[in-house]
Amino acid sequence: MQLGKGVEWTTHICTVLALLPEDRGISVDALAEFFEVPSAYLSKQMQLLRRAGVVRSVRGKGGGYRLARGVDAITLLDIVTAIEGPMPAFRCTEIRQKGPCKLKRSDCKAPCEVAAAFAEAEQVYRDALSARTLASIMQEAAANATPEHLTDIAIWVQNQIA
Amino acid sequence: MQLGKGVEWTTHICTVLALLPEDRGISVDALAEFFEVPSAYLSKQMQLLRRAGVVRSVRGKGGGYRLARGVDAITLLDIVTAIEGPMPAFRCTEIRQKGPCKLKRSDCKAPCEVAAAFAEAEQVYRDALSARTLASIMQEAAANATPEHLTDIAIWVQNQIA
DNA sequence: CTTAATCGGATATTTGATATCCGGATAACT
DNA sequence: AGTTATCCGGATATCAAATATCCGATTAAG
Repeated sequence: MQLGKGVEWTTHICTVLALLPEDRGISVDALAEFFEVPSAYLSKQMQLLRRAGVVRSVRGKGGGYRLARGVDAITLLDIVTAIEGPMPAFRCTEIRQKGPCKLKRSDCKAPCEVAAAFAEAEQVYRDALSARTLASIMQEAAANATPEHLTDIAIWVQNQIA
Repeated sequence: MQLGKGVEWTTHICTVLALLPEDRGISVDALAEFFEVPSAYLSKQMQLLRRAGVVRSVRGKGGGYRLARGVDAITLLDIVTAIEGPMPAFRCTEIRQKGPCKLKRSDCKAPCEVAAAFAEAEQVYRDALSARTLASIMQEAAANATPEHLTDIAIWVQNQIA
């Protein structure tokens, strides 16, 4: 029951991309350096984000990644689904249709009660994730951070697009 | 982001153990046969349930597993925690302390806002799981099942303790 | 034409989940 | 006392997924 590292990486990265001016991008190498994560692997994660429509990419010299929409319109669920895929955590293998007391397929019109219970809990989890936008997280972070740290990051971002 | 098969197996098994008379147990081999799952591996999962206090075991001939308490006092969270462990799904590696704009340890008294947001969502998930007892699931299952199926299972359980 | 950058496929490495086996302990039954 | 059934724990094997790297193709800027 674990989320991949890509979820942590890309969430933090999105908070950095949010500081970019419109129509500017940052390269994967720069982002990887910013958090000291492996560049080639991060590239894969960013591609997943792109396919999910969370970020956009521009190829060629001067290209890079930027957010596809505003921080108010990007939720943690968007990122988790992009990286981890849409699969539910609980995998129902229909074991009620196995063994000496197995149910017939025809008696399984209703979903397995065990699977349904887990699915409901996961839906609550997803709802909680989709209630947290990038904007809300950045607001919290800005409130907790020192002014020096915020300017450090702003300067770094400016240097990337220079 | 996946739960192990043991979660599905043991949840279903608990609903079977709930049908046992007091002070009677069912062997791992019998339970494995009931759901057509590998006996040796299931044994490991049952040991996890036992260490978590969800079930009790009796060794030796005539021994086996039974629930440690009533179905009202066993939740899905008890089972998931027993099998999957207490670790959170989101793993914070403190990448805010990495790279050219890293934070000093002394500036990290407050938890990382990203990690905190995921932790909150997971808490909501756990709350949902702990709100579902074995009793409630068995009640739903009984309401949906045919009378024949319920008696099939009851007969099988009786045969095990005969 | 060179340089910088993403894209996608192929592949390697590492980790964790899944699964098996066996010797030891324990309890019931004969 | 001995046999059988059963859980317990450690060691180990197998398999799938996460993690990580590399490279050729593509694209765009200078």
